[in-house]
Amino acid sequence: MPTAKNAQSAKNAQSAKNPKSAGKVRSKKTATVSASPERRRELLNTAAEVFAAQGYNATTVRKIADEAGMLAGSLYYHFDSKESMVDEILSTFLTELWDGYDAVLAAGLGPRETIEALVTESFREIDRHRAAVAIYQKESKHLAAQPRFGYLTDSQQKFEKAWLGTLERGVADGVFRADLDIRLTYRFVRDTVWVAASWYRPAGHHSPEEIARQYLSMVLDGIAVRE
Amino acid sequence: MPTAKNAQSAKNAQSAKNPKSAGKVRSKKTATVSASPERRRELLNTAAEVFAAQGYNATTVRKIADEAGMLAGSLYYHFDSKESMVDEILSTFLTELWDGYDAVLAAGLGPRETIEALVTESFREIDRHRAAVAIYQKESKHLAAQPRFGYLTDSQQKFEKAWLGTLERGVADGVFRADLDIRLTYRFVRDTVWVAASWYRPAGHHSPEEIARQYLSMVLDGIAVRE
DNA sequence: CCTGTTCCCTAACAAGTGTTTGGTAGGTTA
DNA sequence: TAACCTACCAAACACTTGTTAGGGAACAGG
Repeated sequence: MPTAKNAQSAKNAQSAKNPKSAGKVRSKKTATVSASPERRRELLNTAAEVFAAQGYNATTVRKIADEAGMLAGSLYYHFDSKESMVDEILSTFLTELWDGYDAVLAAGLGPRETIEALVTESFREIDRHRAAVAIYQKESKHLAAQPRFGYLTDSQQKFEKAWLGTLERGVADGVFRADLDIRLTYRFVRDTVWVAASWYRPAGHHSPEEIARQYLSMVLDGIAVRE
Repeated sequence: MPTAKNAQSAKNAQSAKNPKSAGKVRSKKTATVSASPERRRELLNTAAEVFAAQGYNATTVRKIADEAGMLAGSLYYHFDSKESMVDEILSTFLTELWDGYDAVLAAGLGPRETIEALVTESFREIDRHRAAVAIYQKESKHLAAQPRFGYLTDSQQKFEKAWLGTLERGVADGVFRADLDIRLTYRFVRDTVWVAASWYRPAGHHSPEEIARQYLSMVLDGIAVRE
């Protein structure tokens, strides 16, 4: 009897699954909803670390439990499946990401300033959600195939619309080069930013803002010396 | 260092393998080496496609066999493990990659021309080994932990030496900017090139050379309009 | 004391995993 | 014809996987 249908309906319309609304409401069956959202977040963090390090499919639920100092079955007191763990990790990350992005996009900046703000915000998110970003990078393609993770595809389209639109606006305004394939430029900028999550370590001697500054300098002005 | 021959002989030499096969004396008549290398390459191609699409761990040996129109056990006439399949895929790719890279590095070009040639060569390799590159991107980090895939680490170090060295030479020669963190620049260039394998499709309307040209234009001169 | 809740453990299950063993149809060679 | 080789199938084996059921220790409030 495969259960785990409940988590799906809750986040269908990207309704943020904030830990504050955990305890109550019609609890009906479900269960697996911890009373302490703190422990839940703690476990999700270790799960995210293992997922990011080993890959989702290569990560066994026993490994996560081991890392958390408990046994495999005990995890199911807090979560109702391995899938729901990665689901919550990714949806939490995307919710926060779009909080930041929407604020930038609503600020009414020019194209170049918007790109700069988006890149900076992206590196801040990488700093805060390194593991989640790494998981997103590696697994979103497979996961998006399942209807449960449809919000990944939605997010990706919204993402493309925001970035590509800003780039097009910049070309129209004459601040970005018009001799480049705009789609290629979009993928170029997008990838250069997000793959950084694969090597970024928060303990490094570069702050997210400093990395963003240098990346923007390279993307906007190039690495060659001007004559 | 990593050659296809290496991968093969290595598996006979250190045939320690997993402690799974308990009890039995491992007479191991070897075999599993097909007489027709054509069929072998054919199967490796379909395996690479599935690995690239689903991820290595998520790919079952039954799925590969299914895609090849045969049963799971039949694959073991050609290969002696799932691991050896991905091994051969990656080592073959890296061998060809370094054939190209070494030729470029031996040409005695200037820093800028070397970078241009390396980027162009990289996109040609992505064109030829799209699946292998995608697998390398996703799985090399986990696989490199196993001693069998030590050549992945070797290759990565050689890679860094070649690219970073060229960039440093360019800074010394005054053709690349000196105000950037050189390691950051290296990761920037490296990542921008190789993540392209995640979206590149050989049927696309851009040739590898054309993509390389535009990428180089962006990396070297930036996407902003000069005033 | 009893009762209930929280959080974990023990122990198992069924499905799926990579892999092995033995067999066999069809072609080639002697 | 008989022996042989290639390339596959059929069926299992040993093990791992995510998941579940039941129980129990610790602690709370009454």
